[in-house]
Amino acid sequence: MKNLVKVERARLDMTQAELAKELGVSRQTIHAIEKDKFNPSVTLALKMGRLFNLPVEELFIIDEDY
Amino acid sequence: MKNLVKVERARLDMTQAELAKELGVSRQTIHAIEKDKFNPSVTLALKMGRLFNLPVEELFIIDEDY
DNA sequence: TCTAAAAGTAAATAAAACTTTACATTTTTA
DNA sequence: TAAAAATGTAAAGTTTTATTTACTTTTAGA
Repeated sequence: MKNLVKVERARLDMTQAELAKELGVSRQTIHAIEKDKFNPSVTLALKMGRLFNLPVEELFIIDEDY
Repeated sequence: MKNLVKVERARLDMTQAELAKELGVSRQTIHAIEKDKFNPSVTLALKMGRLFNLPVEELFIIDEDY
């Protein structure tokens, strides 16, 4: 699982803290997602997709190996 | 959060157990998702979307109230 | 209508997401 | 270049997802 959160956040010129607040999660959660430390809930993914104006499928890409 | 998993599963004429096996989770996980008992990971949502040939945004719908 | 498969429910457990706090390092800007 | 802001890291704790087992109820088929 890779994702485009860091890139899309940069496009919106937001800090991790600002994005976290906007999405209602902690800054560490944003950090962990950007670093592929975990696999967010579909709800958080949907909120991100909406904010970034991107389908979840483009924001989060499952690795081929499964 | 509501979702169309039960409906889409019916369209594919699959049992909960078959869907669970296909997705690599337990039957109880499918049951809990269909009953809105929890909020699956984005990975599981993406796998479901792919199987059902539906975007995650159509398969899982966030309630207005948030 | 009897039986078997499927779905519902529930409880104990494991695993992972997410929070909070705290501090170090890097980057930005005054 | 010093200070401030942003990011990285890490650990302990909480909450929620997911598993496993087991049993009950509902649905479908012979």
